[in-house]
Amino acid sequence: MRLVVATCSVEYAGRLSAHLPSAVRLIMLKADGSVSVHSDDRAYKPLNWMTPPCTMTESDRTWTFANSKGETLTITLDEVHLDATQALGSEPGLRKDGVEAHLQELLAADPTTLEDGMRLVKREYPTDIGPVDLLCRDADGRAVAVEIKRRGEIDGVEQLCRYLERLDLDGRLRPVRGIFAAQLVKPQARVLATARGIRCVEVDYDELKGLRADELTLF
Amino acid sequence: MRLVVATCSVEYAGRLSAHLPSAVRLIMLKADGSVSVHSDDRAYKPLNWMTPPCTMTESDRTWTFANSKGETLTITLDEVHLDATQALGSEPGLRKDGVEAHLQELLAADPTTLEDGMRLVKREYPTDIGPVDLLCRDADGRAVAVEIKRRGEIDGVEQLCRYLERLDLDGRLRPVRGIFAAQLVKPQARVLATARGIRCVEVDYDELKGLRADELTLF
DNA sequence: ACGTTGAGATTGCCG
DNA sequence: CGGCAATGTCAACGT
Repeated sequence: MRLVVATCSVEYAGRLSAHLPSAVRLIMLKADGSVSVHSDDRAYKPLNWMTPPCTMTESDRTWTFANSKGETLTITLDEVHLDATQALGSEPGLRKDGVEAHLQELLAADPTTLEDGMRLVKREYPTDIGPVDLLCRDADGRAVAVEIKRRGEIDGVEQLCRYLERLDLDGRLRPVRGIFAAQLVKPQARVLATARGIRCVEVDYDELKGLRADELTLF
Repeated sequence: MRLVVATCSVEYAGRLSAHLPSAVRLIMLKADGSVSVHSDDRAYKPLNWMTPPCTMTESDRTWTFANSKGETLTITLDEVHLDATQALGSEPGLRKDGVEAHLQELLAADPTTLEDGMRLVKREYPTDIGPVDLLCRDADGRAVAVEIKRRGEIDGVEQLCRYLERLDLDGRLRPVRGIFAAQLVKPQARVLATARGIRCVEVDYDELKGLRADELTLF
């Protein structure tokens, strides 16, 4: 990565045209071939940029970046205040533990959020077509399979149905009903679920986090 | 702006949780109070960031950024390779000549989109109160002034009226009529324009681009 | 390759 | 202040 702080003006001509009058800015040249121009505001957003692949041509005090679509970014350097090149090496990768996993954790910790009297039997309860998010017993002791999604769409309902079909083969569980839990249940998914006798529960993630936090503070 | 290149690991806990194992990265601290962590790829996008307002607490080798929503970004510095602070001063501002300029270009290239038989006389035709976007001649050879906006609102109609007033003073052009072209003409603007004998034309930007592309492929 | 969809989206506008 | 739409949206995923 090369970091250049310079007094510069910038032109972008592409899907739109943009002009930046001369001022001191950071020019970030990454190993991936991209360039971005940052001011001291706008948080993480650059004023202008060019994504790879683009070719850089350097002539006198002007850097021009062009891509195959004919878009160009032209930086005219008036004065360079810093020019540092640093080898960063490869990025080991960003691990995102998304909302779905966290939702499962929270609902497993307190299944009564789904329904009064609900008790957890097991998280990731295995079937021969994959694990069910939660297996519970309701207030009457009947088995309930819970599928958890961040966004509840048709696919998720189908998935839950397949699990229910498998679980129903187990005499110790039968009859098993289903609950489809999501932060947001799409109308189409709700229709399908209801038609198949599956209850939909919309869970408020922030509220759930709040509840857990409250409970934790009690102890 | 402060630029730190360091071997570091990063944790983000907020709307989602994310973890970055130790590696060499750029940490950009802006004067606006924001922080962003960049790898040598992903073009202009940071791996993690925190937008202002957020408070930074520094303890030993750990920087923690927190905002009022309880989101936190934690950076643990293992080794610092570069630490440069640069005063950038204020950003004079980005000028975007977006869709409006492009619309003008496209309509100038083919004024028949506005009206059958229309021919371009000049783009940015000067008057003593500013340039008219397009000056044309219609099928009957009469002068037509065109004002182009992305969103057609009352101001734009007023602007066009002022131009018409000036142009009508020119014996070689008189009488000049007006066309108000926009991607979207607001009802109030349409009422005013119609009342003043100005025709409104809504132009489909994508269609226009498509047409031009089609025409270009013919040659 | 192309279309669809989500994003820690952000940003500006309108009601 | 809250909802809606545009963004040089970008990026991931499925067909």
